[in-house]
Amino acid sequence: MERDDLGALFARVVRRLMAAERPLLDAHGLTMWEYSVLTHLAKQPTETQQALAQAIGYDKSRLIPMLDKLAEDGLLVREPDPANRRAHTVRLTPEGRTRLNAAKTDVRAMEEDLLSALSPTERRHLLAALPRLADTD
Amino acid sequence: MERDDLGALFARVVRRLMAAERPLLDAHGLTMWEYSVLTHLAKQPTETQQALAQAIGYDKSRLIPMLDKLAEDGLLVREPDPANRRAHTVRLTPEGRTRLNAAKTDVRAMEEDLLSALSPTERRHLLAALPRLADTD
DNA sequence: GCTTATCATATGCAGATGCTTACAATTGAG
DNA sequence: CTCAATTGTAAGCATCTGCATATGATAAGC
Repeated sequence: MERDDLGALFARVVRRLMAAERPLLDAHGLTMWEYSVLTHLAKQPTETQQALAQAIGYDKSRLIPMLDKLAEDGLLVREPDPANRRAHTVRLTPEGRTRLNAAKTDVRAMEEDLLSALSPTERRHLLAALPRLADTD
Repeated sequence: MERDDLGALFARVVRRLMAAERPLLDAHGLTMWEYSVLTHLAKQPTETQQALAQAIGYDKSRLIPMLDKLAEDGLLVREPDPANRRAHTVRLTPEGRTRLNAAKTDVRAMEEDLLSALSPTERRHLLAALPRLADTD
């Protein structure tokens, strides 16, 4: 066995990232999933709730109470979609954006620290390769 | 936000890897965790159960019934440690090694397929970088 | 207009997970 | 010798996860 399985390697990296990230997000009063929702909304401003669940890979029925909580905290708003009265669009509030950016600053600093183990070339190649490995082509 | 968070990127890769790997392991009658145990035993032949749990990042109390099942299937044996009568050493049987190798062949083929999205240079850098990102230095 | 599909929402369930406590056998330290 | 720590094992618990089903409102196809 000349090297570890990719699955094992990637899983260890994810574990390490999550362990480092959790306390940072805690300090901003966010869970991983909440952070994931806010991040996605920052990229994709108006989005139906179902599409949001799909995009972040979260169960749509469990997303509801999470959005309830985030709305209650004033980080996002749900608005009736004028074009489709069944659907609600979800949008970040300015406070949501602020909170997200504050958390993201900390997360990015942690990531930089982790990436410092790599040479500039390796780092560049890693960041180029990851999105292609992540997406089903 | 110039790029996605590392956590999000790595998590997506892991999901994709797991989705591709699960049916392969299913075909060999193994779960991910069982595969992980067998893989570790192939590298580290004789190991105390606690050390094994620690090494693969699995809960030690939940490891017991899993080892029971793998032993029942004839893939490994638990033997009293002559040096410490509290401890049991765990060892792959020839059948365990055969089953692991069969599964690993399939897993490696799947990984090759996934890595084919990368250039040879990217691939080389990725494989060099991953272990360094995975281990707490 | 009637029927079917879609969306947000609520609820339940079976299994996984991380964590904790307990206990008997055994070891090691003082 | 005595006491604390370690090992394997069992059991419990709160939470998370994926999955399924139901329902009311609305939209879209025929």
